Amino acid sequence: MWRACCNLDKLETLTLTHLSASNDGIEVGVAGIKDVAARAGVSISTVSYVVSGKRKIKDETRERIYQAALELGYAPVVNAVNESKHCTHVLAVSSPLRPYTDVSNYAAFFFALATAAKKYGYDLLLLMHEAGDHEMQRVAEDRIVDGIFLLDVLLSDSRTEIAASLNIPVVSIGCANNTSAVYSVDLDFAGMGREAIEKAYLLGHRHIMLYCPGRHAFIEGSNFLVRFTDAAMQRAEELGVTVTRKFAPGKTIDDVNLTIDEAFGEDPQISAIICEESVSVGAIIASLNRRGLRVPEDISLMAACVGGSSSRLADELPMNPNAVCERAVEIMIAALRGERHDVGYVELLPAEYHARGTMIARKLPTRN
Amino acid sequence: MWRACCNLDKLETLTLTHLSASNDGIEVGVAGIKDVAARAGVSISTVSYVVSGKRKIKDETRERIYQAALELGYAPVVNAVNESKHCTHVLAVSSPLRPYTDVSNYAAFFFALATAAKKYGYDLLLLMHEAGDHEMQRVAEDRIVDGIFLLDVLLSDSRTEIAASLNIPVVSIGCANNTSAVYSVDLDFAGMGREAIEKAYLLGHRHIMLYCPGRHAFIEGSNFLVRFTDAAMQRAEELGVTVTRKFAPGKTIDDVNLTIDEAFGEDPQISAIICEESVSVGAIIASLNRRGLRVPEDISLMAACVGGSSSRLADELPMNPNAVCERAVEIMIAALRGERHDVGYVELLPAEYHARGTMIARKLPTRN
DNA sequence: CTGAAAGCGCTTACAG
DNA sequence: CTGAAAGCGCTTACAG
Repeated sequence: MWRACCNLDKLETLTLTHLSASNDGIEVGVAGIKDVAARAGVSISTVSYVVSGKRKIKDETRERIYQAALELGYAPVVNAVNESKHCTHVLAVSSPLRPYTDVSNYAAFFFALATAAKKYGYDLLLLMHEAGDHEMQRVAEDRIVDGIFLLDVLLSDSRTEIAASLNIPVVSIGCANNTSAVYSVDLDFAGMGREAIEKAYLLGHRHIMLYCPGRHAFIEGSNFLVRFTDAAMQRAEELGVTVTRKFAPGKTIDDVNLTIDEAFGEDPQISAIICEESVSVGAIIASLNRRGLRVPEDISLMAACVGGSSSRLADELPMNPNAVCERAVEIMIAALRGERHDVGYVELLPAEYHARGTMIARKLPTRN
Repeated sequence: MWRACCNLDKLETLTLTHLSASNDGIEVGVAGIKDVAARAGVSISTVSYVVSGKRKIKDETRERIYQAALELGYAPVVNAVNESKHCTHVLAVSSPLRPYTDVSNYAAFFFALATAAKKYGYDLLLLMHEAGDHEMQRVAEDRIVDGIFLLDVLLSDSRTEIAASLNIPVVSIGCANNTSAVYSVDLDFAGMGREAIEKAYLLGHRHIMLYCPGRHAFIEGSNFLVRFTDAAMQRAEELGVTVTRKFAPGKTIDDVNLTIDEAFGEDPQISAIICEESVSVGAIIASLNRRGLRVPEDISLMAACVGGSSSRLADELPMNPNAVCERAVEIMIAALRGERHDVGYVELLPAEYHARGTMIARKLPTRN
């Protein structure tokens, strides 16, 4: 099948007007240096020098010869053109495997990227590195891919440093502290954190639990959780809201019960829970039921930073991989086409709130 | 960087013993047809015919000429050898996007495949096709990949038919009805279905609910759910166990409540639930609690066919993507190396039961 | 089954 | 800045 990267359609349809007249009959369809020379009105030696570049030929003559060569489909010139335009039509996705990585979250990004890239005729190469940046350098040096996307970007991420030394564009899905050598696209997680708190505040909630997944994600600086949480905490302080932040030790029903119990032990007045995760939402509801608390009548519940697999059990501030990935691909394509050279550009997309009826106005205390 | 697929190390280190004696001095390092002819002790025309293949040359002579050509590093022959051995070191993963596809389940397979493939120096190319088999043909014809893995294989899957016409090996992760043109690796889902029922039976359960995800998965014939369910139903019948099978209309808490209510409406004696899914397990526990039923004291619970993201809330019969993908990669590599030619081979891996204390002996009725 | 030799495409010092 | 012509690598009917 004809690949779009080699746009020599013009040559394909042209007919050969000058044919080489070898003495063993009429040769059809293969243009030689003789044909090019005749069409350009020069000697074969001049054509030879143009093709090899071993002697400087006057601009005008050279152009005429190239013109004739391309029109006749003279192989050496056509091949040279193809070589220079050669692209793999493959884009890499750098997906680190960290100890705490929830791979199920990656899937939505893979599919969103793949779907968007396909519109432009690009395939996706999966690049996993437990270790580091060696893989990025390898695929760039070996010209296996035309560009690289970064997933699960840390605040301090060595991949954004490495990008500077690569000869292909890198688009970071997520914001590192150093954005100078990459294009960055991300959701506005800080805005999301503020929005979550404000939403609860406007519904009358003044005691909120922040349910966070395992602590390691924060320690290693997985960028979006840190941004969301920091902004949420700060906004809560500004509004005078009491926040109880808890890191769940795990995802079993016991882990969830323990975490919920601890939070209510510290602040019995909690009336809303913001969970920075999706899978534990069902268990949180079960855990609250066990304490005799219903959602949303007694406790309002919201899931933020929800990745690919939405539980659909609560109001959500989802990651929206589709929007982010579409923009990432658009930026990548523009960079590959040479339409933009503003490396260091950062784009933050606004979050969308998905209501499912689990965030309601705080019930006023009936007694006491 | 030097890629392992081109093993011409031998040629690199050889020195040129015969050099072309052109009259403009001594040419070093470039072997011509003349040199090969001299070394092989034949005329240049014979060498020419061997290289072009336009005339049949006696086996012995031909071998001698090839030998000489390789020793001298004669470009046309060396290049031909390279071409024939050329491999991309990339393997495709065909991941269909069906309406009911839970992409989060794919992730574990992607990572397991990528990790296993990397051990052999292979990268993974993501291939999504809403439509069909065009993508497989494209990457095979364009020689973008060396082999293809199939994910989410249906009982009647056109991709297993297409495989017959491709010039690269195809390893199916999941069993289609037609396995003749591919290598197949899968968990033994039928065995898993029987095991699930037997486990419950041996614990005294005689009324079991089978909680199935959306009906469309079954209608379209997603292979593992059908195999699991059919085998489970049959084993239940053999053992005289009453099974209430329910298809959940969705994954919200309301969907789960509705499904559970329907099942208990049909058979109030249900004492164990086997859920063919992971994400709804938390909601099922919550739903049972709402009915005043506790897990496992009142109702035993097991999750089977659990994909990448285990909820860890119940006993599980997981998919074990790692084991399946490792075998798939091993088979692929062996096929690529020409070490096996038994296309049509099917390998079923036994399931492993993960106990978490939610399957216990049936409580004897206290009254009535 | 193979070689001697004519011929072609292309390169390149030489000439202007 | 370019051409005529010698020469090289390779191919291929022709001959045996």
